[in-house]
Amino acid sequence: MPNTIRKKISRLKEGKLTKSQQKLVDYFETVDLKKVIYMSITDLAAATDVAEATVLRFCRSLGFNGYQEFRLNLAQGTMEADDDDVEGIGFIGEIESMYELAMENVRRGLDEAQVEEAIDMILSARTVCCFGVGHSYLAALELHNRLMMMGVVTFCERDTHLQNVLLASRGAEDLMIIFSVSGSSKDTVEAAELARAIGMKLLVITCYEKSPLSKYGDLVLAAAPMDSPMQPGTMTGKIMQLFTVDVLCTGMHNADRLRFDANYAKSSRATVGKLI
Amino acid sequence: MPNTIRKKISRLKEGKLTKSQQKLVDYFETVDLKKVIYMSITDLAAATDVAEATVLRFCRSLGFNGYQEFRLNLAQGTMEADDDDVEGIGFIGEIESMYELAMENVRRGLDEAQVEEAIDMILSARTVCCFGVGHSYLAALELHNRLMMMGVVTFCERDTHLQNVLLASRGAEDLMIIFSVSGSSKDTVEAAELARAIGMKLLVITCYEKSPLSKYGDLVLAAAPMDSPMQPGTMTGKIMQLFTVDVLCTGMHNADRLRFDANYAKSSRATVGKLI
DNA sequence: ATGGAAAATGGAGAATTTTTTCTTTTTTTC
DNA sequence: GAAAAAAAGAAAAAATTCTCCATTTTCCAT
Repeated sequence: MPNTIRKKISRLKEGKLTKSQQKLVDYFETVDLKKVIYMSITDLAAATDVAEATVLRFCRSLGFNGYQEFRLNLAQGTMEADDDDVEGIGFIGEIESMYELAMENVRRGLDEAQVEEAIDMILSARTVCCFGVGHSYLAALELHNRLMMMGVVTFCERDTHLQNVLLASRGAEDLMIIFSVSGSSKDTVEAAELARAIGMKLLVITCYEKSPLSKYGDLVLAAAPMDSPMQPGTMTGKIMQLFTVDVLCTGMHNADRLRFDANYAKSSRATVGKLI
Repeated sequence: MPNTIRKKISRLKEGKLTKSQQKLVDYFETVDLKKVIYMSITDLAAATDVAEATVLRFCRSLGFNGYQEFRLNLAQGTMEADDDDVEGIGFIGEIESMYELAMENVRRGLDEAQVEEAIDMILSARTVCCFGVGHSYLAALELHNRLMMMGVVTFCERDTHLQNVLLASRGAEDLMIIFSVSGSSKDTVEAAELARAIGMKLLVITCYEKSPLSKYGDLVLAAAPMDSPMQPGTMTGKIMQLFTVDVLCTGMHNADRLRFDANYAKSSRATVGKLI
């Protein structure tokens, strides 16, 4: 929570503070600012042992018109009073809030029961095959890596010929996890059909609950639909997929901490070349 | 900006709304909530043409003690009044805020001049080679895909033998982009040394400015260090890398919209199989 | 339809909070 | 150490929020 009032205060501190300004600053630094929000100017004056007028003057010296404005900006964590300090790359904030929106939609789309069911499917599978075509390969690969770190027997094959080789020896005890943002690309649907034919369990991770792919899945994890239509290959879709992977793997990890902590630790050491 | 008051209001809407409640809800839906924050209960009553007491009752029906509490929660975007509605998967919020922290650190670490310089390096390169070992392969692949969508000649090779084959015909006009969270893994450092020997330009994307890898880079994009030490293979590091990729590519896109919009459109059509 | 009970709304004024103004105290400077 | 300047406090004024009660509207049963 980047709070710009802190910045204002530290800027003020660069000059000399008067006795009562010091009292106020001290108070803000020792007390949770969230508490201050709910205090009236009278309360705050009493708590810091200065006059109400002094508190008001302090707010003004910070650049606000009055106590209310100060208090509201404290609550917002952002400044409206003056915005002469926009910093960093112009569009970076937009990307950030897009990611946040993506995550929010995943959160809205998933529910605990589904996630638990998905985790059960993974834990009870003999082997897991992570599939994703094109831009969705990223998420498939990430899931594969994460599962591998937890000691799950997992495959992630890009080459369609080798995919068939892989599937040739799969069966009812194995699980296929397919990623597809749109849930309608030809290749993924074919893979799903194949999984069905073989008798594999199928978990579909998508952003559209009503996609063609969804009807093949034994379980479908779908994010809530975004307000605006998603262009293929956008980062938003990938963040949604990766976030889902993270939720799933964190959930798995929580389900059996003892076992997975050990595996994770071993994997972490392994990535820096220490195998034993 | 996930605002929980919206949630409260929509829950209220499920029941029947009275005439003045409807007026208020309408007003909140048409007007920027940021503006409402700075209105007194008197202003709001006047704007919605209801009595002050009615506004107060509305706030109370939303679960707040009074107008101030309502207004402050509107500003905060979070609820303090009652938190009996924690919903969804227990740990999902923690993952979300971790991602947000990751993005914040990237934003703090990058500055506009660096990003522009990186974009220049990409645009002026004959070809680009995206490298990432282990968990960093994900970001390398994503950058490769994005650049490809913009029509840049790019490579992303995982196999170390083929990497050497690729590098054999690179030279001073080519650019290598290396991803490494820690910036200290043996393989990446070797790749950087090789790039240097060949005379390639080198862009390093890492999370530790002072890493061994950094000293090889013509330009180093480093996120601000996280508060807690990062375990290898964590999602945080990957999100930081992917976010950086997105910032870079969005920046490129903005730099020459006309050209990249066209390429992107073609690429999007291509991903659904329409080549012409 | 219509009377009546319950719910919703508005208005006036009381209570609280915020702001202004003026006085007193403290600090600074010569 | 005294005068000027700055800061802080006290109290009154203004504004805002809240309470209470009268009025209107809605809804249901007759």
